Amino acid sequence: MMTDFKTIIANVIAKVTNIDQKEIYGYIEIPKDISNGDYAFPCFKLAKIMKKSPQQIATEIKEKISFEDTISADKVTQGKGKMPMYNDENDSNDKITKIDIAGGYLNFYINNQYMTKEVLEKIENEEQYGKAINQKNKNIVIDYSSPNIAKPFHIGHLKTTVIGGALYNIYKYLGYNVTGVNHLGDYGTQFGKLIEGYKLWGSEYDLSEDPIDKLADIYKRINELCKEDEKVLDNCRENFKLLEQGDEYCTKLWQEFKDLSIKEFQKIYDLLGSKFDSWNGEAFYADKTDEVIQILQKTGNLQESEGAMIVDLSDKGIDTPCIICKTNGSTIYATRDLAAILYRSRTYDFDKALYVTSYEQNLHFKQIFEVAKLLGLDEKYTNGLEHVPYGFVRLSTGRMSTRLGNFVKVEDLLNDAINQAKKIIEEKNPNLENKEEIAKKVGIGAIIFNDLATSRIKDEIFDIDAMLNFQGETGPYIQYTYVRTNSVLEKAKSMPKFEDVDTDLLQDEYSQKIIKLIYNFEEILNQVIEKSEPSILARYLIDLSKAYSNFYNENKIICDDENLQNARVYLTFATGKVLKDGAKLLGIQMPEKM
RNA sequence: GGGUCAAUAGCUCAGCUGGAUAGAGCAACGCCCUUCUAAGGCGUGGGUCGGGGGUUCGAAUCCCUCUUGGCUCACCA
Repeated sequence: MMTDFKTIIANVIAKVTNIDQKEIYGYIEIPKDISNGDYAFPCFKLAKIMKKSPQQIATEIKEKISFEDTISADKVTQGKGKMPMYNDENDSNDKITKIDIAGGYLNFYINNQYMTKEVLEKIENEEQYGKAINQKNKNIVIDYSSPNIAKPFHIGHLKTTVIGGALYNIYKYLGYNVTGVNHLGDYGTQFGKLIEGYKLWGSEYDLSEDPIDKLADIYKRINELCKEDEKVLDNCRENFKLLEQGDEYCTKLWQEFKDLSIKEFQKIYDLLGSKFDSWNGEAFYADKTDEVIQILQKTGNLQESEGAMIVDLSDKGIDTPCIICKTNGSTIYATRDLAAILYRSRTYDFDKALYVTSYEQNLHFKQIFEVAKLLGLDEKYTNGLEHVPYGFVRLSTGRMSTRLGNFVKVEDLLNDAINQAKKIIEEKNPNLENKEEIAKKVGIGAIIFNDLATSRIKDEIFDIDAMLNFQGETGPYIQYTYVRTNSVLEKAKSMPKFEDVDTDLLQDEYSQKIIKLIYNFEEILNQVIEKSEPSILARYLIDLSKAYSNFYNENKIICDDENLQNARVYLTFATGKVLKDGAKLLGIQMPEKM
């Protein structure tokens, strides 16, 4: 773990004010403007309690701290060499160099030398930068991607795949035990519909080529027919019931649709680099729903209503009851999701189970998480359930819909992006080797980044031109910055050892900006999992890229001064490493050249 | 109508559990490649943080209300 400067400062202030350390810690903030120091303690809240002006309080705290002589700039270790060991975490000597008072704020300046050494030494010593070691026993299940069988993999499914994948990588990186589940939508009335459509028009289609497109077409047609004729819809529901009962004809068709679909999906997953530990979809839980029904019945939570079996949740503040069995006796997705919770708690003993889906399912998860509490599970499991909703991708013409047939396929989008990357390579770097492979990394990187860069809850209007613009805050920008670091290292020929780095030479504002960002990496990853928000990491990588681009532009790295070159080359190496590791966590591959 | 999420520069967004002059990118315009990859850097213009109340020493951030938009409200998933 990195030295936690915030805690050190909180301890110091707590000691001289006799206020709870945790409370102080909560007040400490990081100033936007670095000229106000590295950390700041606003004294306004204390002003009321102590009945003194904030400035007065700030002055008193500063004097006390100085009086106790816990701060000393003289002890700063200068120059080259290994970092001294500090055993006492509360020891603020050598870690804080200056305290200023500015308008009711107490501004703390930390020892840049100390931080620089710590950050750079860690880069040399750790295979994976910022990796925690204390989460070995925590189990995480992430349910993501989960596309519907026999439907095209369109850009609406991209977000869950990419967000879930990023969370998967980050949890794993931090040492958690992670299981990625692709909870395939391979069950339900939609298959009754598809089977009905196939019965009617199957002979018109040749499924040996582009099967998904054809199934999608059948699905679209049967939906239109269902709208016109209620009886057709009844037939569809009946087909699903037959499927559920193991009817041979229906099962055979279903299996065929499923096999064809997975083959198609796998193409996309290969491009995106998505991996799953389990492909147990809804159908897997079809024979496990009885237990759910029995438990709910036994505990008196199941009741009949309008011919269906439901769990009433009105006393939990949810007006809509959760349907467990339909009027015709067949189960519903909620029943299977509940069976999945039972199964996953037993199989994976999860501490957290995440569900990455669009926010249209908010109510559904609210319901089943509530019903899950009635299944007699340990609180550990019911508390660990977490829905991770994300916003819609809509076309400029409106919402995408498989039923209506207006959607953009992920495969087409990825190919567009790869072609765009190829075009730019031909323009900028026509002699590049492995153009194909690099275009793939850049094009796909751009698309992945686009889906991860903004808060996941916000809707997005699909804009192909914006996605294919590889300038500014984009995936290719991060890749380009990495390629630059690589290029510098190549030119430098030799990589200095940490011992040979004079950190005095990295005290300029551009170098320090980078050092501080790298110092924050660990914290950023923790924020990502705390909020299930990969965009925090995406933004961070942009910030780091910007900081390096500034540094690169302002400084000549390869130069006559050997010590200076060593220091700057080492910082370049450190930046590249964090950029590459960070991008990999988002699912973005780094080209070495582009 | 109930629930819920959102609204910040022309466009797309960031802004941590309230804090010091509201920040980026795109687009526009002007600079910077005989020097480590210009997919880059620097600069200029652009804002009543949807409206109105309230809490607070302090509000884009918290509370109330209104407006607009999304999603959702029992046998689809």
